[in-house]
Amino acid sequence: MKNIPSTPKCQECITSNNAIFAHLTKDEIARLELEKSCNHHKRGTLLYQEGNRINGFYCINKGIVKLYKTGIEGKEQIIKFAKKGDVIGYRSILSNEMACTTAKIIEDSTLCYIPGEFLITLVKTNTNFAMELMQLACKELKEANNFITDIAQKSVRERLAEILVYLKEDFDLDNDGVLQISLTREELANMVGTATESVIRLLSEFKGDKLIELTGRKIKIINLPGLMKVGNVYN
Amino acid sequence: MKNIPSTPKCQECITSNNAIFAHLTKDEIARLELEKSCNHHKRGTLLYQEGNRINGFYCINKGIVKLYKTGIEGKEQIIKFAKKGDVIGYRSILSNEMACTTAKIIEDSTLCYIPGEFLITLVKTNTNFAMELMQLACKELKEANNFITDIAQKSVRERLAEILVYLKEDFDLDNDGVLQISLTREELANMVGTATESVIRLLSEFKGDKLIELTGRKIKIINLPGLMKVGNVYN
DNA sequence: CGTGTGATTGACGCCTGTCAACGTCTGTGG
DNA sequence: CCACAGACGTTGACAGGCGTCAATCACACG
Repeated sequence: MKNIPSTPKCQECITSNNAIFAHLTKDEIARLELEKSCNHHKRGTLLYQEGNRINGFYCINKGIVKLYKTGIEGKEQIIKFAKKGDVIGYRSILSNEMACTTAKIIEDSTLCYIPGEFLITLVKTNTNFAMELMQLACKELKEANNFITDIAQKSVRERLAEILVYLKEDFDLDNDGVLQISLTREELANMVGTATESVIRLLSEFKGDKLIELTGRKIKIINLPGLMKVGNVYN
Repeated sequence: MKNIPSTPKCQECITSNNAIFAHLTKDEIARLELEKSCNHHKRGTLLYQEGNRINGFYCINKGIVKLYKTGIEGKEQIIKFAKKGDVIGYRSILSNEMACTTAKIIEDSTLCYIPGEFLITLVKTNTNFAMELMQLACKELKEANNFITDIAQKSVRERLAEILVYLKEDFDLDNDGVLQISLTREELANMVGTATESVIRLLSEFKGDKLIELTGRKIKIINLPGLMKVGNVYN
């Protein structure tokens, strides 16, 4: 973690990526610029750990952060991959609780750190911002409930197909149709809630069914409707 | 659903059950009294359904409400049992979205209905209330994430034991040590995310292991530490 | 070139879902 | 008061999905 010369401007983030700060006044944005500190983080870095106190939250300008909980015998359950425009860690600040997930950089990132007190100040002085933040929490809550239903009712095969569809929506494909997020088989397994070997076997089946193509960690999606059907995804 | 003569006073709820309205001013409470309408609901009634718009939220004065999502082939996944002091439906109001769960009365209930506009008004005019509500959403989010981890990593046996422990915490035991919530085996299965038959078999095993006693739907907990151990519950 | 991490494949078996049959209880209507 | 329907609970048989263990391969890195 090192301070960088080219700190991103908040206003740019707000207009391009980020919804949460959309309703700040000019003054508040100026204040935000002063309060925040922006850093690069290398792949593999732990931002914060489950059970530790954090005193601020992060706004992702670039890169990917993996949020996970540690379950029985150290097995990780991935809650979400956060990307450009996402804010993470705000829950702990608002609730004044320890972090309930661990945040690990899985793709070199540029993150802005904003002190918790300033978040509280914003919530208390700008009701539009408070609404926006509340809606974010509610959105995550809705998604969590959907995930609970899926994980409780769907087979591993269905869940894996579904996750691939969601990853495609969240991280999109490059020009070759390859998922723009590079995950180990183990990470895929830790999202789906299964064993690494099962993911490997199922991916290879999907490949046999001409739904995807595999080259190392690159996953090329060649039949999205087919994947959605296998995963019982209806949007 | 019928209007009742003895509408509960908000102030009583606030002092005894309910955290969410704790920071309202006297004036706001008076306004709340005017805005709300209170009704009895019989067991089996549907309050609202997943996918429908709701224009207000409910505050539970008495009774139990089951919140569930409907998954593949109509199988229900229970998200939560709401009881005295809980508020439900606020997420849809804040996000201005359709309900993402169905709410069904499973124990005769007294509920206060509060129009959505008033919730928004409160959020926008009372920042303490906004904070409180945000913390509620964050709390539910944390619990949802914990549930995801459990359901993804634990066996059905562990999950069932865990659910019994949680039900004990939430609904407590009567003088005979019996869980104060009466659920069908199917409802237990729909919480745990398994088949009804599996619940029956496992409950009967727990009985054999002297963890619980069974009399119809009554579940008497006779070895809580044992249950916690089986469920890998550490608090 | 050795070491370590991740990917793959095969063998094996248990947990758990499914199907089917039957028992139990409750409320309703005759 | 009895018969019946319908919902719920229970038990058994069975198969297969998926987790676990172990061995091997592939690849990157110091």
